[in-house]
Amino acid sequence: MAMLDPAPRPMGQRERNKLDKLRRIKDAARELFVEKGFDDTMTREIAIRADVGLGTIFVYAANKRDLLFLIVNDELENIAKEAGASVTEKASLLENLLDVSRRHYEFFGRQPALSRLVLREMVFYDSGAQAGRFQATREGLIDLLGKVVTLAVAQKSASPNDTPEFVGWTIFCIFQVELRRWLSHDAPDLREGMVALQRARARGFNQSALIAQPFARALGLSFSEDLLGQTFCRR
Amino acid sequence: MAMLDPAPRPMGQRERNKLDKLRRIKDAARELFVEKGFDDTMTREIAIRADVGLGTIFVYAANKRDLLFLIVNDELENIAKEAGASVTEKASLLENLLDVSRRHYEFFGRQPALSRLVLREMVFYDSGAQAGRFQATREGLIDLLGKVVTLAVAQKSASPNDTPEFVGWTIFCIFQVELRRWLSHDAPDLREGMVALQRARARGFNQSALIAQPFARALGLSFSEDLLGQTFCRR
DNA sequence: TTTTTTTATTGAACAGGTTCATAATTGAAC
DNA sequence: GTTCAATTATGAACCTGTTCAATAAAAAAA
Repeated sequence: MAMLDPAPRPMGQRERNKLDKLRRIKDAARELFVEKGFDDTMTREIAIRADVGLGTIFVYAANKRDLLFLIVNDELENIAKEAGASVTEKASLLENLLDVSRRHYEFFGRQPALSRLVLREMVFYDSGAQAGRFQATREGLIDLLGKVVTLAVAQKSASPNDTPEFVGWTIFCIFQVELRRWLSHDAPDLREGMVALQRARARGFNQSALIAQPFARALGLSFSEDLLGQTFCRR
Repeated sequence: MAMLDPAPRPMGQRERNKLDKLRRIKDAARELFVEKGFDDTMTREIAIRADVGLGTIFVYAANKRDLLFLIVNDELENIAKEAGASVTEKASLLENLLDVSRRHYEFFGRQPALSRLVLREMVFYDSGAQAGRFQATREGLIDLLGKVVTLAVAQKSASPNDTPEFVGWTIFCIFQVELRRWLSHDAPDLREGMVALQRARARGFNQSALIAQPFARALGLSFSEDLLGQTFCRR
């Protein structure tokens, strides 16, 4: 009789209620985690603010940690999507890497305490629905970094000595180590983080002239090349 | 009147009791953590086996996690000392690195579940007495790896493109990433771990001929050298 | 509509780490 | 020895994440 909405078909009362509850729980948890921190937020508070029973939370999240990742995954997947879309063959390797890194640094820097928790809990985090999503996003980021290298190779601005996949993985490792160092500050400064990250990359790529040179130039480092040793010296 | 023991001076009844209680608590905790795992061990059980009151445990350790590190630090410091003593200028770079790594792999591989916990909890673990000890041991290991590189440079078997300290740090990073990958298996195999670690190192050092060649030979990899790109191919 | 079945929600009860007021022990002063 | 202050030990009580048997709500069947 009446016209149907775009996708009203498989949306019974049940499903609508569930979706709404999930949204309320996630919103309440996010707000409280940010307001008071993870440890100082009680699951009971979350239940009250979300206007659900205490037990309901544990229908949607296996435990409190999973609840954290339920929220973080949403945001990380979003960042990954945006980062993926922003990578372009028109930009240089350096610009693409900076862009992808900056988006993540901005996210993690926004809530340092929560971020530290996420980075700790992700270690050996491989069971549960949220764990799967998280690891998938993580692998997506490694792939993206590999793609960035592939683009650079295509535009002849880089000529790495290993596969783009492995170089992407290496870049990710440096990213991770540097991110942790950066977040160990009380109030991480974005500019300091970006400079240190690029410097670490440059040093890591020290031996690969064609990758290192653009970094060196961008960072104002002097670059001397000889057959077996190439060294950066700060100006 | 009577002869004094070697060092009985500052050892009153108090101190003796405390030391004994601490030993009993550590022994009980170690045994139970190994027997039943960290999560399945109740602090109440530890108290009973150590024959102390429940509250006494929390006089000696700030919390259950700290109790774990109280034990782990003892063992890690021991391993670090032994590893430090075993490093010798008579051995090759490869032998020294293998020796240091193997001691740690053996330790972490003995109790994979506990080790995973330790590796997770150590992330951003920087407050508390046990945290300080742990970080100090960790830095000692990085220094030791730097020293190994320095030795190799002295015997002209390596000629890295950066300071020995930085190369040592890089070796440590690879060690850490590989250790985590290895421990994500249910039953980590020592041989597999060692081979993968050396392979990762070799690949990481791909561009540095004088370091990579000994690795390549030892691993039965073919090594082709040209001006800008050097690639390992598995046999 | 009424009944039945399936699914979702709930909070009282549980569990186990941690606190803290109290008690026991030791060393010092007399 | 007795007294007193300082240190150390203790476990009952507390706190908070998590479970689960009971209940309510929605869908399906009658």
